Amino acid sequence: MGKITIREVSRQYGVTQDALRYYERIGMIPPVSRTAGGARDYQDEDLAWVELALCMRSAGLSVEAISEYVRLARLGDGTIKDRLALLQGQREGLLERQGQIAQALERLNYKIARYEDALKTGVLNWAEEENQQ
Amino acid sequence: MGKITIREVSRQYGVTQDALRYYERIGMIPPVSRTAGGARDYQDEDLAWVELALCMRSAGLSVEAISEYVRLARLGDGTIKDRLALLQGQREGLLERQGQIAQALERLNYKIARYEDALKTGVLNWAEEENQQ
DNA sequence: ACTTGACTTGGAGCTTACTCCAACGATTAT
DNA sequence: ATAATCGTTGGAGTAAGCTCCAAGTCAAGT
Repeated sequence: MGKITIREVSRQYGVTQDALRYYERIGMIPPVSRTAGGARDYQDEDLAWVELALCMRSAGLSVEAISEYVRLARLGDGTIKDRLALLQGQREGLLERQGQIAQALERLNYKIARYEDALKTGVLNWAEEENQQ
Repeated sequence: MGKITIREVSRQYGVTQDALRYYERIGMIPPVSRTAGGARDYQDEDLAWVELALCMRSAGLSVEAISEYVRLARLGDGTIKDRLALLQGQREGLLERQGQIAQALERLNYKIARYEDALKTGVLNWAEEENQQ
């Protein structure tokens, strides 16, 4: 039978086994299915939770926020409003984050262009602290 | 005379005085100008560094990366190539980050729309683990 | 039966980025 | 002059998010 071990999940998603166990322990993903012997055997549903958690984590959501969402989801339909509020709050955070990254990228691009020019022409025609805007 | 204290900088940029001192101590900003008595008195140049550091930090650059850039900048023109490489590397990181956030936002928006619909219609017509894509 | 290898838990340890003192020095207000 | 206020440093403490063990269990191969 096609048992999906923690090793395979770790390899496939590029996350350590320790991290996967940690995520489960703190509730960032719900309890994973087990074999008779007690070893984790990830089902599609478990993998979906792992994927969701990793996606949100990589975007910068806190472990706490994701855990809270999972906790609410496991409580059932009565928590829809709470979940919606949580997700909206997290979206706000991501949008803000997005703006901050865009700003930093603008600045980085400006500096990079300057440095590239300096290397090409061999001329440094600006002061170090020159930060546009 | 218009002395700019750490208190004012803290207030203006929304960062604690402790953090400002910390940033200076570890070299994320160069040493700040001082009064005769030894108190910090931020000049325009100092403020430009503070602003740059905060912008980059808020986008997620590590304290170490910013410190390294500042260290190189203080070493003078011989470090242009290194600085360019550093900035390009950091830009790569930010672009990746941007993509991850975009992905998470897509997913969040999808879920949010579903929840809003469920609240409006009073009908839950999807499974919890339904994660599109 | 026994070694090998992958898995388990619980808990300690580590890294990053601050944050919070304590003890002291300098400026300002009375 | 002296108290209050604001600043200083050095170092310890904290929170988040893993990461790394140790000690044990389980399943497969010889």
